[in-house]
Amino acid sequence: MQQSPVPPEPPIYRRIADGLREAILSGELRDGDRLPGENALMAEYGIARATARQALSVLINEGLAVPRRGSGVYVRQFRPIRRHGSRRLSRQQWGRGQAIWDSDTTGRPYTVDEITIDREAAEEAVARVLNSVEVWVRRRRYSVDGRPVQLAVSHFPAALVEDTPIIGEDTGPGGVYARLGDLGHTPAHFTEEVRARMPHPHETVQLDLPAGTPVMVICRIAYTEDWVPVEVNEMILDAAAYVLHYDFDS
Amino acid sequence: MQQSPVPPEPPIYRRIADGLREAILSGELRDGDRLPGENALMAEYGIARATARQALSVLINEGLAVPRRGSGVYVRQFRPIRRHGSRRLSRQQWGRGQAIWDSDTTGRPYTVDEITIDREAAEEAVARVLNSVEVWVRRRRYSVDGRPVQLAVSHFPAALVEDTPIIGEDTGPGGVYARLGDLGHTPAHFTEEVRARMPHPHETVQLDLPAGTPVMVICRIAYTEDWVPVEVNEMILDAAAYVLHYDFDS
DNA sequence: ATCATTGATTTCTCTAGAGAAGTGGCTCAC
DNA sequence: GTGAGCCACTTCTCTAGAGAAATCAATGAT
Repeated sequence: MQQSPVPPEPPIYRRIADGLREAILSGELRDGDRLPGENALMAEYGIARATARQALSVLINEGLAVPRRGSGVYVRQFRPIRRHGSRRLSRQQWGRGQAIWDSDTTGRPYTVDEITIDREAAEEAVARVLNSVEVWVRRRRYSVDGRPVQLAVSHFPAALVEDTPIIGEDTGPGGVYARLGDLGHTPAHFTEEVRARMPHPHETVQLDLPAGTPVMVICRIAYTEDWVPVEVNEMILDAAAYVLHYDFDS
Repeated sequence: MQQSPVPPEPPIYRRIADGLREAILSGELRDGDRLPGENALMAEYGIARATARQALSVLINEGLAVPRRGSGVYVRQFRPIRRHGSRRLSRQQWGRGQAIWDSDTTGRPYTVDEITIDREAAEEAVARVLNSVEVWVRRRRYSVDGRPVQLAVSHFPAALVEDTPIIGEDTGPGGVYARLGDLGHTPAHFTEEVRARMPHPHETVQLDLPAGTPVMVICRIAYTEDWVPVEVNEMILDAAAYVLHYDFDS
């Protein structure tokens, strides 16, 4: 009997967190519901305040709950925006594809809250891709329903866009891509690289993210028909707000 | 002087975390380096153990550091695998008898650790997409360099794959998609939906994820040339291990 | 009716201390 | 040398308590 296969039961704070998570995932507690706070857990389980906090912090760091100071801890809600990578440029056939995750396809309006446009020296990676040391940079923040959901930083080769509407705040109908077309550099090919990670502090601030929310990082490069790179666009998305959608044929 | 714009300085634990984060992101502390532990922080800043732990937990939950019990807290490393969305599934790949994943790992070999194949009643969303109440389900776990990096669950309409190699462990050269081709249901169109979130507990266990690592969830639907859905594949990826790559034309 | 104040409730920050449990290096016996 | 045992060090779990700061509802004065 050397090795009793004792499954060492998890610590209290974890058992409490597991119970609450179960209640959330099963739908017993729903979007926006209040869950038992520090005091309630202390009383119910006879534990110290720090232990109760630890249990709650598990759920908060998992993105399942959001604390509101002075008020309570609430179940987090998730109603994503669907972002189509290739939909807009593809043929009708994609219309037949079905979606797994529900989301508002009804185009909720975007607003641009903040925008800055500057001429800068390109970071190394951007300079390499664009073959240009000097770039114009458009930084902007997008909001939906008054909530910030995306940061975007677009880089253009300086020589290409100098003295064009692309370096103005209002780029006119069709946006930047239409203006690139006016210049004879219509984007025709795109590559997107997608990663996910926890946000950096400035991203947390700018997107007003609660703890436990990852961000998706999309780096898109736009090329002309002749594979001349004309834009590098890095986007930071609130992962709780988005579902990315890509279509392709074999 | 009604409103002194006092920027209330952040709490101690946060200032400490900010300092350490800076050291990590600037490269002063590098992959695998050990960072000052609880005792060191207590001594250096004259704080209580719980406060030192709180500072470290910030970095751990951000995925920047990994604790090793009894040893210390270390800088987390990030060396992603490139996963090619569209090019990967081109017919040349699996049409020639190559497994899909060969093009993924650029040299690094992947292995399938665990696999189960069962006939089940389909979940509601899957049943809706596949138009089939009964499905065969292939669940598997992939590892690279001995580390688990992905869980995948494929669903096939039961009527379609009954008594075929698709419900066997070894699906032969070209994998499942080549076998679907043998049946006259060659996959031709794909849609992928991508989300990111914090992992559920069983995902944390199966992928051996440290705290602070999000997962990417990819739901792929494969259709034949005539838009008959033949597979729903839900993949859970360790976000720290992957970069997704998509190409498309306008 | 409206506005200011108060007070109860809640989360947040931090102190001080203790024992459990895992790691890793060292010494000692063989 | 090699393995066993020991020991210092580390993170992990938890207790008990206190004051700060934000929220929210109710009360009271205007």
